[in-house]
Amino acid sequence: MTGIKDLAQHLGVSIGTVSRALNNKIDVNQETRERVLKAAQELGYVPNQAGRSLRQGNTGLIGFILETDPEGMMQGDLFFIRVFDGMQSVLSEYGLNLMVMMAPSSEQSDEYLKKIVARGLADALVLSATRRVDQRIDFLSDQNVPFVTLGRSQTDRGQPWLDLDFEGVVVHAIDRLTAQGHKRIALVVPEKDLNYRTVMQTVYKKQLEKYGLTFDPSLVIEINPGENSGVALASLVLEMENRPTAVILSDQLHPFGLYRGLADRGLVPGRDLAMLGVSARLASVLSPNLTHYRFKLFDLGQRVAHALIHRLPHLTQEADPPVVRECVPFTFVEGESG
Amino acid sequence: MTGIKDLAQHLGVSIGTVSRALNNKIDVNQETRERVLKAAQELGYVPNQAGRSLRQGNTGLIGFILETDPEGMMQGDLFFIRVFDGMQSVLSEYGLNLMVMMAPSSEQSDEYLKKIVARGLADALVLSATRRVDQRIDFLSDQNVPFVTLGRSQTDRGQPWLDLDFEGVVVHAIDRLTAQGHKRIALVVPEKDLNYRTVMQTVYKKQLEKYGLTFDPSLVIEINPGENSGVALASLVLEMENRPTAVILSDQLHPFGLYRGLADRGLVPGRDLAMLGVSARLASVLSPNLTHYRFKLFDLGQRVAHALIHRLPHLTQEADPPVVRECVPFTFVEGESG
DNA sequence: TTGTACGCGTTATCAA
DNA sequence: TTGATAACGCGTACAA
Repeated sequence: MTGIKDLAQHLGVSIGTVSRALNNKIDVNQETRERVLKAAQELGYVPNQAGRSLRQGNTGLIGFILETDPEGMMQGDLFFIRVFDGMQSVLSEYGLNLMVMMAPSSEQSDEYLKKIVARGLADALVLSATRRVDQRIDFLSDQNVPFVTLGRSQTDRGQPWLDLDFEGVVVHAIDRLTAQGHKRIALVVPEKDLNYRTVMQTVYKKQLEKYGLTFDPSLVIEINPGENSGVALASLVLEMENRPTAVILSDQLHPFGLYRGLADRGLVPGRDLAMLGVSARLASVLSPNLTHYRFKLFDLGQRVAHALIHRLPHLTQEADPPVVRECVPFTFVEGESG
Repeated sequence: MTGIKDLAQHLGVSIGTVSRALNNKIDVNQETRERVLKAAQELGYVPNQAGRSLRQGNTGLIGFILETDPEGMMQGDLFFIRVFDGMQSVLSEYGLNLMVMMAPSSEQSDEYLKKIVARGLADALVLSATRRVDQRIDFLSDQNVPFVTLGRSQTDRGQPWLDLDFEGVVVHAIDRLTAQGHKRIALVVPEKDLNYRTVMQTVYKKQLEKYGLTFDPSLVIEINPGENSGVALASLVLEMENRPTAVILSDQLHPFGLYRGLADRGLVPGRDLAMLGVSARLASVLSPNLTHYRFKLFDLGQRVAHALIHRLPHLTQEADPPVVRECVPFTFVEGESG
């Protein structure tokens, strides 16, 4: 592992000169710069991150805190990797690297976050799975750590966020379903107190009112994410005393389970139960086609990255960097399921 | 952000004492140790990683190099997150953290790897998507970076690896299919020159011989991973002049696409085309049930982590640490698809 | 048992 | 334009 010292010795110049040459400082002779760059290339020199971090106080790493579900039912399996890809595509332009950290399910996730921050591992963080009231946001604000959340929260510390347009989804879904004559429309949300659950519930109620439909609490179904829950959902819905004729699903994997559950009973999505899905990757393999709302995840990742860049003053010479707060729009994909 | 200096000042002792107390050195007064630990807790002191790394030459981070497919068709969407979870569960016991790095699709992945290594970000690495001949293995060996590969390779530098028992799968699959009377059995493998492609092909040929079946190259189908390829697979297979009666699939998402493709033609998996899948999460939602080979991914992750720990001499006082090289076994899940 | 001082690799400041 | 040197936070050898 060649260090800057080796490089300097090899060239017969001082380490200061080498450092300046490599970091594009102005006050260095053109010829020496070229010699240094060439030698660095040849010897495969790459600056040690620890030394660099220690000196300049930043690491060039962006941490994404990924929380896994204790039961291993990651709602995000099909979601996050594409987002990561989008993020990295932007971060690369700024010489930054995305570092995904697995918040160990055993440890209290807030504790984990504290350690990551205090160790000074990352220059900025991305939080996901935002709760309605989210202590992590308070913590990061207090610590002055630049961060962006993927998902909104009622905990508002002026932080930038990006989110999916859940309101738009519910509005569109209920417009559509009522137009088709549905009067009993169920909404399926996660058990966990994630912020989008509240968002969807709120809009759901409002939309029902708009159409003069009475709100029935039993039609808001709280259930874990994952395909197996989707299967369970079938019995749950079909065995209700006054069962819904349509279901709005928020988890990506629920449609798969529900299709299966219906199939086992000889029922057909769309004909026997209307069904709308959200952000369902793999949706194209369902038959009959799933009517659903699609989000561009790669694009979302890119936006998250940009929002983050605005929070890193040493990278942008922006006088007054904007606080990005956006819901990314959906594409409605018409299918036969509802 | 409280540093060791603040802590020392706060307690009225020297930083040396604080450091010793925190790092469980023997030569420190019991009472002082307790005072230090208590104060550290209260002030929320966590050692800065850069300083620590620089001093002791390790970071406490394990890097997992995740390569995304240029087309965004991650074969691993459903695969890796569970593996990560398993890894972190073990690493936590050793005070290590998993750090997943996204190899940018734009950059040559070998270049990316070089940077990660030279920057000294991680104490050890995990490579995935091993190629039949894999330069990355040579590189890491030359650099003396501890690493484990997830997947075998013909590039053998004595590195530890873990892999899925693809041989076992193919052997079992062909035993089963021939017993059912199938004579034309197709094998679907990735286009990319991943090592397991070769493994499967080799065993496939051998197994055909065993049953006196002639090897037909057109029955080894090379196609990208992803659900859409699965759909394409339907036409591909069905329009062959002498079409197979059974298919062995290696990609997790292919079954979904193929089910769809068959459904569109009014065909039923198992009845019109026998079909065996590998490591298919979400398989439980397919109807008719998919016959497939299941792997315990969390468990796999744990094994990878242990294999890695053996490579970190400063953690284990093992005189002669074993080089782990294991294929993890599958569970056969009988379904109706073949 | 504790304090002092050095060095890890790098960048920044200042003097030459 | 360049070289010498301090400083970043930490752990440890050595002196007290």
